[in-house]
Amino acid sequence: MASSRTSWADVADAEPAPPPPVTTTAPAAALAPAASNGPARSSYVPPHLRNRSSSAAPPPSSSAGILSRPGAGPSTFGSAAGGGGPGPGTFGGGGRPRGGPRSWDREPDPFANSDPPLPPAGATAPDGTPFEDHQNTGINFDAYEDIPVETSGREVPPPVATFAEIDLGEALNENIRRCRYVRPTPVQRHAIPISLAGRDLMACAQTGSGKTAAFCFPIISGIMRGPPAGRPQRGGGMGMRTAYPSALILSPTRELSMQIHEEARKFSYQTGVRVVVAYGGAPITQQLRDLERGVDILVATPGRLVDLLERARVSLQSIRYLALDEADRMLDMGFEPQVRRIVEQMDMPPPGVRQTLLFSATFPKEIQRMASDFLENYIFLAVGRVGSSTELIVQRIEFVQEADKRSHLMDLLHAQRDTGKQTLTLVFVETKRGADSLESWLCMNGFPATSIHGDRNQQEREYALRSFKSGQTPILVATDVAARGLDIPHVAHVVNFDLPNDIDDYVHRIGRTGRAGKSGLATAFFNDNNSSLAKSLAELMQESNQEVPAWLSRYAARPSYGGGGRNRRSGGGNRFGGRDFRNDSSSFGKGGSRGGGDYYGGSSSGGYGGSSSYGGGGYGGAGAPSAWD
DNA sequence: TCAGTGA
Repeated sequence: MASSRTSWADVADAEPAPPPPVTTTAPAAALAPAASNGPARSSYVPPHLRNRSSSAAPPPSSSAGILSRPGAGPSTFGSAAGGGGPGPGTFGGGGRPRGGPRSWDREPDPFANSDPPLPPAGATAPDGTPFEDHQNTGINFDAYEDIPVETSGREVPPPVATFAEIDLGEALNENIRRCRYVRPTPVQRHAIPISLAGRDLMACAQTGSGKTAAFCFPIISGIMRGPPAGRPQRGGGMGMRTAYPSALILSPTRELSMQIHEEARKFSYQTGVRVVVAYGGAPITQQLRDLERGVDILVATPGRLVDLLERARVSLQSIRYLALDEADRMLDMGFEPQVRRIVEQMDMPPPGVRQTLLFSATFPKEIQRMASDFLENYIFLAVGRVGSSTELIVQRIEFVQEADKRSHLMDLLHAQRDTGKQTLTLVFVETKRGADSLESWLCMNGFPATSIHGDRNQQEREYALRSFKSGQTPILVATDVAARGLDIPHVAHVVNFDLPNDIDDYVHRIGRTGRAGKSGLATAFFNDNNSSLAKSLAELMQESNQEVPAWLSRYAARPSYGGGGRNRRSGGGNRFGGRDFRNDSSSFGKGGSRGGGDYYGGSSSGGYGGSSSYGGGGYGGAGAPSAWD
């Protein structure tokens, strides 16, 4: 992926991995990191980067995909594939010697993070905690134990307690070790056995609870032990240069796809499984080259994938695994037509033939109903209170009129600055214009800020994210493009400068903090414009043991004058669709035609009131410590 | 309405 000066945590994570081939061949010229092509505001050098003469910081202009597998020259893929070989496109890895180290000894080490200089000993992360505390091993796994779990569907495979119990294969186990994952998170404990059993899955788990690994591990493992490759049907071939991935992972934003790709590459290291990412806004040529060199797992955003499909550079006929991350978003109004086109109107095998895995932290019932079109005899899994947030995130709601928002934000930032701690603050706004204007206003007022939104070009977006993660620009103003999935360690404070219209978006936004078992703070500015959100907001806060201001309760009690339309989700108790819609007597989705009723009754472990079948009951302080998304 | 996703 884009070589990035990633987060501090990433640096820490990379440390123990195989002796990083630290090629610190930085010419002195590369030292002025920000000076070359990047956006102007870059003369500021964060403390931990100062006085480092040997840093190999890449020019910030480095575009996506520049990490072009150095030295992976004409590998066995290139020749096998391009050489006018047998049938149409064997790029899927047809003749690839899987697992043979032979073709892989030049695979770049995804655990090596050569660009960010290692912090000096005793360095501290922006929140002031020592580096060592930011490793995954520092997570309080015990807090996971009491998480409520609900499963429903037929013959649900039992969960596992350790990675060792699962036969993922030696290479994958080694990568898990390299990632320092000691024990599976709750969603992983349940989802991995289900997926390995070949079952379709709809999984809800809190933000940052390890969902990416939960769907990546079974996919990688399945590809490794599966048939040699997606051998396209004879005659079904699209052309010499068509790629035939075995797995497709879709996500709603480019940056999230990049992140999934980076993680999947770590998990796939030296397994022979090739992961390629494709998203818009970046030159397509590098992505095409990557595809030509062979792809088993394709991570993509919908728009670019449609482009590739139209060009016949990708065929989905060999797909064995389909995963939708942020699945509820992928199936909502904006994305649904495109996703339906990809999944239903191209050459992808139908449900029951392929395996389909849907993951999100939120899953409204109406979306569940729609999603069942993509699934067959699936298992519904809910880990933690679905759609709720961690109790580790302290939520504050303040009544602030529109006109006062800026000065109020300034107060917050000053207070934070006065603590002396260096922290990252993520500020969400409603519109792209609003993001631009707030960013420049902050900068004018002495707070180094940058912004990310859909009107910025991809280089600017990636640069902004890197600059934020590195602490160079400790304030990031963002639209909802940054609301979901992005794992940005050390975000201590999320400010909802403008509240979203949808409570689910709020859940995802505040989920950018309070990760890795650490606490986080989320402050929201509420005023009359947000009255339609009052009820769901108050309920959410109550569920997460937050203090609900009296004035907000009064708002919530008011009959919402908009007709109350948009946010009701499922009314009553479980607003967030924490239960399988198939168990809802009032829900007649497609499930009806599949048997409905007791057909699915199987092994539901009951509602949230009671204890779960695994892990014991009660919520008591059991907010899901988050480690990864 | 807004946000996101291809040129």
